[in-house]
Order: sequence, then structure tokens, then C-alpha cells
Amino acid sequence: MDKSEKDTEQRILEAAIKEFSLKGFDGARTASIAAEAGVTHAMLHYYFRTKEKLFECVFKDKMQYVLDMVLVPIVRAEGSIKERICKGIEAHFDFLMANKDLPLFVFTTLHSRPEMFREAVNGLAPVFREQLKEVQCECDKAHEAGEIGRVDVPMLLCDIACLNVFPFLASPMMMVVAGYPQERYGEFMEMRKRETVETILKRIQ
Amino acid sequence: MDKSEKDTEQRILEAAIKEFSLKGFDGARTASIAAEAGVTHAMLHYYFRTKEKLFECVFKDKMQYVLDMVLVPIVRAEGSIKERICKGIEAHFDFLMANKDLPLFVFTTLHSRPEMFREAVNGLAPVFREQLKEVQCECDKAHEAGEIGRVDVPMLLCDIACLNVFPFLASPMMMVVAGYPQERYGEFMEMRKRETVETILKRIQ
DNA sequence: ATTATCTATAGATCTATAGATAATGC
DNA sequence: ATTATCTATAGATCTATAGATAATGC
Repeated sequence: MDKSEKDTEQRILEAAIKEFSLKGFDGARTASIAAEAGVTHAMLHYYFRTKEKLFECVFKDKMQYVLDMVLVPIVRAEGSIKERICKGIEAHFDFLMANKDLPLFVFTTLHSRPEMFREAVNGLAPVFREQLKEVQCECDKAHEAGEIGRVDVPMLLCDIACLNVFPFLASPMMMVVAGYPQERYGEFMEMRKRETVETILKRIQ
Repeated sequence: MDKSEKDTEQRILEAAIKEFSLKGFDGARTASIAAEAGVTHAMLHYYFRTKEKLFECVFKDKMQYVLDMVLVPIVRAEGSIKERICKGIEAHFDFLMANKDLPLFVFTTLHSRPEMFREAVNGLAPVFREQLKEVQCECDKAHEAGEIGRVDVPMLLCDIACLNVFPFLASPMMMVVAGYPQERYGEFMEMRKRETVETILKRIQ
């Protein structure tokens, strides 16, 4: 039972994740994926039948990370709701920093294959809704206690998503706007992270 | 001098704008563009030589709208700096509402063809920098007058871009998060617009 | 026997061009 | 004469599969 058996499928999947993330569905080549995985082209079709089905696997793998990254730290972390919202923003930003090509991939797919996206999201939505309700409840309590203003959590999450995710799509453009040379990418993104926390804190005041 | 002469090139370009915006470079087909433009496929190559060159024309056409949409109303409109910032946000949002597929197109290109983007932006940057300086100056004055807090205009523009543009990439996902059915798209986006103005106002307080 | 892998190639699709023909402007 | 258009097709590229062969597990 050589490990290469089970590995082949996984290696193809990993190569596919890389290729599809970088080039999108249309730009990706099954032959390149096979080459990257170190198998013959026929193997790709043996395991996944079609490019389409392989893409679906990749997309599902990616989507599992998308929805809950902000909420989980807010729900689970320690401290006041305000502190946990900051933690949630930072955790989400750090996650994106480690998965820089995720956003573009998700949004191109969301645009080019809406059905696939719908299906994936419907699977994830119930858990998400539950967490959201919990956070809304806590925000309401904090509001009554005078800690923060009235907060509509879904809208707040949208704000956070905007501020956190967008720089990963637009950083080269933003850096031109802000007059940063492209080499100082890390520095710029660190500033954006702080700016987002600040903006959201003022928003919920 | 039948009008169809000059028109052919224009018709191809318009068809190309549509096709490339919707499907990206890799997904677009020169044959489809020609069909949409109502000319034979050979004509496309006659006028634009290659798919690549045609794409470049499309990209340049799109880019001219990208940079200055927020700043122009801020610089030109009447009223206090605070009022004009609101106007700028709203004008930018309305512009995007009328050009819904622009953001995804720009960011996929920014990713897949960074050189092309760099070139286009360098052309637009000088004017932009000038306007930016002007607005920074006004914000500083308003700050000294106690109307607003200290504002870093480039960072503020990044915030506005995040909040304004991102919903046009992510609205289907956001609407699921916010519990909106997809049919109420217009209503949802109207809410986002108000939310963004509100968030930015609090940010600069 | 079943599962995994390879070689070779069919068949579809797409960009680009060659070469002929029609329209236009001088 | 030059410019615009068409037909036809070359040539490249890409997905998918057929069919043979090797490896594995019972």
C-alpha cells in the first residue's frame, strides 16, 4: 500500500486549486494541472472525469473558509463585545493574508457560475445564521448597557467584509492612490488592517 | 461615405467591451464578438489584428472611468467639505450602479495582466494626485476649524472604495448574509449606499 | 478481478491569415 | 489604388477517451 495511491488524487486536487485560483476556470489548463501534480494528463480525467467536476471540488474546498471567518472569533473569543469584534476583524484579515488569492477566485466564480455558488452557500448558511443571531443578541445587550450604539449585525458584517476583503483585490491600485511603492505591500496592508478596526469601532460607537 | 465604414470598428469594440466584461479575457471568444458586432470573424482581425490588442483597447476604455469618480464631485461640488464627501460617495456609487460589471473586469485584469494596468494607471495618476492634494488641503483646513477630525485623504479614499465597490462584487453573498432575497437587489444596494455614507461620516468625525 | 497508470489520438474549438472580391476615393 | 469585406482553411491548443499495460488485493 504505497502512499502514492491515495496521494495521486490529492496531488491533482492541490495542483488544481493552485491553477484555478491563479488563472480562473477558463484560463486553467487540465494539462498544466496534471503536469504540476506530476501525473499524466489521463490520470486527471480518471479521478475527476471532467474539468468541470474538478473545478467543483476546488470551489467547494475554497468556499468552506469563506463565510465564518469573522463570526467565529466574535462568538468564541474572550472579552467585551467590542474587543471581540476587533479580534474578529483582525483574525479575518490575517486569514486573508495567508490566502491572498481566495477573494478573486471566489468572486469570479460567483459571477461565472452562480448556481454553484448558491449551492455551496446554502449548505453553509444555517450555521452562519445561528452565530449571527447570537452576536446580534449580544450587541443588543451591549447597546442597552450603553457600551455601543445600536448595531445591525448583518450590515456591520458587510462593512467589515468590504473593508477587509477589498484591499486583497485592489491593493496595487490602492497603493498607487496612497502613493506607496509596490515593495511596501506588507506595510501598507498592516495600515489597512488598523484603519479598518478604527473605522468599525467608530461605526459602532 | 456610408456610416457603416467608421461604424464597423466601433461596433466590434462595443461588442468586445460586452464580451470581455462578461467573460474575461480567457472566456471571451473572438468569434462571438464578431457575431455580436454583426461582422465576419476576419473583420475583427482586420481592424484589431489580435485578440490581445483588442483587449487592450477595451481595457483602456474601461480604465478611464476608474480613478477619478470619487474625487471629481468632492473637488467640484458646492457646500462644506463634509457635504461634498457625501456627494462624492453617492455619485461614485451611482456610477457603479450604471456600470455593474466594471469592478470585476478591472480586478481580474489587474491580476492577470499587471503590466497593462500599471501603464494605464500611470497615465491617470498625475491628475489624480493633484486633486487629492487639493482635497487634503481642504480637509486640513476643516480640521483646524473643528468641523471634522484629522483626515488622511488617501486612506479615506481607500475606505470609500472598499465600501462602495465591494458590494458590486459580493452582493449575492452579502444578501444571503443579510437575509435578503435576491429579488430585492435594488433595495439592498440602496441600503448599502446609505450605510457607507454613514460609516464614512462617523469615520471623519 | 479490480484498480491505477500510460501512450496515443480523436474530436472539438479557437485564433489568425491567405487570397479572392467588392466598394470607395482620387 | 486603396480600403473594406468575405470565404475558406491552416495551425495551434485543449479536453476527453480508447485501449493496452502494470500494480494490487483477495
